[in-house]
Amino acid sequence: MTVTGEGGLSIGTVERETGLSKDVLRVWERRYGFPRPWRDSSGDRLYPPEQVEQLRLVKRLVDEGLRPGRVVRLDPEALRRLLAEHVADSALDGHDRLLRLLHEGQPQAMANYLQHQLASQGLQRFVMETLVQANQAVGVAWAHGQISIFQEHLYTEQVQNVLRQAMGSLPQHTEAPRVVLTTLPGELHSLGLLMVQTVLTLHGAEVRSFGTQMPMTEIIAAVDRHQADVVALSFSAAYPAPQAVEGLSALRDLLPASVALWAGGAGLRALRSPPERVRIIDPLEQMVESLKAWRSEHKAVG
Amino acid sequence: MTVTGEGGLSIGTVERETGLSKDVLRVWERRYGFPRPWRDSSGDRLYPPEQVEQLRLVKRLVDEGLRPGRVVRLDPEALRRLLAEHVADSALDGHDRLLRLLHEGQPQAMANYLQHQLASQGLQRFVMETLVQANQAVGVAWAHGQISIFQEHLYTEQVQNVLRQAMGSLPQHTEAPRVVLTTLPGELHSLGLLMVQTVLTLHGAEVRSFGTQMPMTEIIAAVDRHQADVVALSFSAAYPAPQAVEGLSALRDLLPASVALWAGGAGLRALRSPPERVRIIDPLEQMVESLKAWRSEHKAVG
DNA sequence: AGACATAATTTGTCCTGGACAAAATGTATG
DNA sequence: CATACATTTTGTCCAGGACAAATTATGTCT
Repeated sequence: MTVTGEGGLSIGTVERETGLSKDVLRVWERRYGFPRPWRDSSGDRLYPPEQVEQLRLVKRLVDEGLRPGRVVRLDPEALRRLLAEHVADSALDGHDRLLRLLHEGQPQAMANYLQHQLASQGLQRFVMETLVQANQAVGVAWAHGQISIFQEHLYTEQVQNVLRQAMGSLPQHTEAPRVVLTTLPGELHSLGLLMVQTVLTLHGAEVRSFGTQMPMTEIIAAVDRHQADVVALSFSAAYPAPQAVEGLSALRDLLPASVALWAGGAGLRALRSPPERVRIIDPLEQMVESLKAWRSEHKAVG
Repeated sequence: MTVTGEGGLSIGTVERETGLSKDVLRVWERRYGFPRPWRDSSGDRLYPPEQVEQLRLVKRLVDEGLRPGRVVRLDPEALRRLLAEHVADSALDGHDRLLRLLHEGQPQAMANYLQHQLASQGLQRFVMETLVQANQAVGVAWAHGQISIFQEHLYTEQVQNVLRQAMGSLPQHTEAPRVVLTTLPGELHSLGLLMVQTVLTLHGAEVRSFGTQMPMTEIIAAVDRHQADVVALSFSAAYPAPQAVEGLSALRDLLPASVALWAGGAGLRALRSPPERVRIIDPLEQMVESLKAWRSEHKAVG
């Protein structure tokens, strides 16, 4: 079975560690000559940790939009140089404090900082402006290689704590519409979800959040059981756009016509042709408009 | 690329939806004759939704310990019957209330119920007893087919809210040891993590939680950066035991000898031979003992 | 009979090398 | 300068074989 022995990682482990599928790992090796894993006694690939690290760099660049053929063969140094160049430098100003705390690894101080921002700005502005910008700043810093994955994880945890705590002390409206909120399988970024939940709850909608990674049939079942009016899905930048389109149109076909389908997040930004009868909500502000629109459309009926 | 068209799902989509790898899907088809997907115009498999649903049932049974060869060919009815029989009925008593609320789909009522339990029992007992039992009850109900995935998701969300909120109002000790808390890639169950975090924080340890799915090299980096004394990993029942062993020993090799490695969770229960120099913490209560043991071992030095 | 070593079976993962369609890029034409 | 068409790039999928770890069955010895 899967073995990760003697200083090398099996292809399955590398798939989990890097997020690159086995097929991609093999086809890159075949086409570009990298990665170039060792083989164990029975011919199975064994990836040395350095190559796994390098694969992570390549993945960053590919996620940034560069083409694999151009970057796979490069050495780590060149990769890092590219990474530093090829990323928008904007918008990490004003978050020096946050990034410094992140870099120093002070979760408690970060939580305090976030709490302070929240208190001084109010929940709405905190989510719509501060967090949106902070997320971007963290993303950019990560693309620059200034912070690593574990620091991003730490950031996510702190924000999650702050948001969930803030939502706990929100008045419990139960106005229409009732929104089922989740992500499709493969999408495990939960921050966007929480931010949407906060905004919707602030505006009196009845949100039922199911966390990340709901199989489509389960979404259908949940909509039915909860008598939902709207399904809202979140897609992070890491989610492949074609997969998102595919998922959305499949879901649209399965959902009752009376149920609205909203989709948002950075993963849909570079979308050429959004599926029919799916509302794309790109800046978070549009969420409020969509809510208003839905309500005025359903006023006569309700 | 991946296509999920005309009422059938591509093999990649089914992999994401069911958690069964492409290899497993193909080899089951070859060996047992099920699933039996259609083919699209270019020969690619197209799985009808019913078969995907049936695959989910099979997966439940396999996760329960039954052998694939015995259950893959069975029809849905037989599968459900098996599911009802072959699962320990214990321990869903005392949580009728919770399960009923879950079944009725009343997240707010669930949150209230949990909050009430928490208030009347205190955080420690709430986590160690109520939540442990409730988790089990939910798991069993799920295995029985009494609740579906989306309801389990809903439960997780509510518990998460309650716990994160409760932890926010905890005194902020900074005693040793400093514990890095996370899961390996592939393990995305976050409840166990939160419960451990709560217990450790309650006992004055300095927890740095990184959420789920940290690549191993990132764990190493985090330990180094945070000057951690202990790495604690959580494994849910869904995590393949061999993979856990593999991950633990690989990590043990990469970690400095001075850093302790603790592992717990249902995923390690059926473990034949735990790796060397890894502390297995099975009932959550042992966490407290481990903490005490660590402290007395390091008293002289500190 | 029961413990234990050994053989047979089951099962998940990995292999190669080919194929194809969607996306991205380049090129010609209005 | 935009739009239609050709070309390249790239991710995913296929077949069918192989193997080792895990599990179960079988035989042997005490």
